[in-house]
Amino acid sequence: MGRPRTPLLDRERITTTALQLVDETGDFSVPQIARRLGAQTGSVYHHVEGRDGILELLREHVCAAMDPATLDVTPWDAAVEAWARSYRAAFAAHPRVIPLLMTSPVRAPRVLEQYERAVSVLLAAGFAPAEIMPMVIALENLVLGSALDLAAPETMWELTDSTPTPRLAEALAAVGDGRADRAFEVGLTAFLDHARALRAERDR
Amino acid sequence: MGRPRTPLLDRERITTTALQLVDETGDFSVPQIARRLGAQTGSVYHHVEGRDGILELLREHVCAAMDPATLDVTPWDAAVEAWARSYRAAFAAHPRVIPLLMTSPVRAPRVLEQYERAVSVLLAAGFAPAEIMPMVIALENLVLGSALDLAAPETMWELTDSTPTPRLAEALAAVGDGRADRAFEVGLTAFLDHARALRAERDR
DNA sequence: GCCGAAACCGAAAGCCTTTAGGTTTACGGC
DNA sequence: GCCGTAAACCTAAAGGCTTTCGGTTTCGGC
Repeated sequence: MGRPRTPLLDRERITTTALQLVDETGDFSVPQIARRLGAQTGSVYHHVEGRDGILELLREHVCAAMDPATLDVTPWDAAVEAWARSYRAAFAAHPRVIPLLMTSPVRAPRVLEQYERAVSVLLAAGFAPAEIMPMVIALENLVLGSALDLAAPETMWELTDSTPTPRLAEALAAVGDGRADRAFEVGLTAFLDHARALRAERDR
Repeated sequence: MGRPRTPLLDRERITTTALQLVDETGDFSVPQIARRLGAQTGSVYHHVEGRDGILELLREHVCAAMDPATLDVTPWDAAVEAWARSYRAAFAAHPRVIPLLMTSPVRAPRVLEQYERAVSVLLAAGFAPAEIMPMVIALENLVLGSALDLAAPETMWELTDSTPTPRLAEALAAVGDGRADRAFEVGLTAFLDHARALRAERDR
């Protein structure tokens, strides 16, 4: 006991272990992390601000995979599209963290920065300040919602014999795998078309 | 002790108490429900299939507020719009249940029925079976995502001085309250326009 | 060489979910 | 009216979780 000669824990190891657990089981707990790293539960609290602190570390870690350069693309609609795809790809790699993050406020500086730049792009494109947040939020719902679908198994709708749903079953069978991806494409295309139309209307 | 002269618990009382707790605190626990109803924790398990059973009861209860008649409206796009609004209104009344339900499969017959009918409407409208689920999922993401925003407090983005985000702050200030509602309108309009365009393209 | 800070252990409080067995009440058949 | 069975509740307990606190050992700067 006492201080070990080589440290067992640090923020990075805690983060990656938590992410492993979430990828595997859809959740994590502090004791689980400690066991995987060969330490006691309490020791983790010396490196991290409680369970919520680990959540915020997870957000930063996942969002680090986003490509900030996407927002430099021109014109503005290409930038928004590239950003949305980059955003989704980052969370698609770890879809099961989404439910854990969706209810807690975003504090991670790197993420806030990206939102700042996304707002800037839309402002520069000529949208009114008051219509920008609804657009950003709609886009975020689209990205996170469809990334979340990747985590949902085949059986998101548990069809039972007691309530026959033949057409739902047919539609599910017809789309097969990749339904989450197609839902994203549908939503993204719809969003971009709508945004471009709004923008064009403003010029008239 | 022993069986009480008038029952303390039943599925309905358990459901409404759980919903109260979720509305107030964003979560519920079995002991909390039992305390509010003047019973012991274990007794709840005689009426309900564990915590997950209560979750499914909550889904049914909330979805019961949806208006099934919306899907009888003609034409198809008006039906889809009315359904989406009814769907959102039901969850907007209890937005904090959404995170609890989003990861568990839908078993509630009444909900499955509505999906069955929504699929039927889109089939009758002439969409190809393979493109229907992506549309339904995109719509569902839109509805639940924007209803979830209602539960998120003002401070969904926790702006700090350490990472300045003036334009994000400006955009947030410009939109004020009701940003979730506007995001829903943006997304819904975009979705409907896109769906109508898809449909028209098919006729050409 | 010393001393404070860092890193871990051990233990504990207080919450949660779920199960199991015991006790009292209600009800239907005779 | 009587009796057995099922329903509804209680008590108790196992096992997990989050978080805090004090103790012990090691490291690094002076």
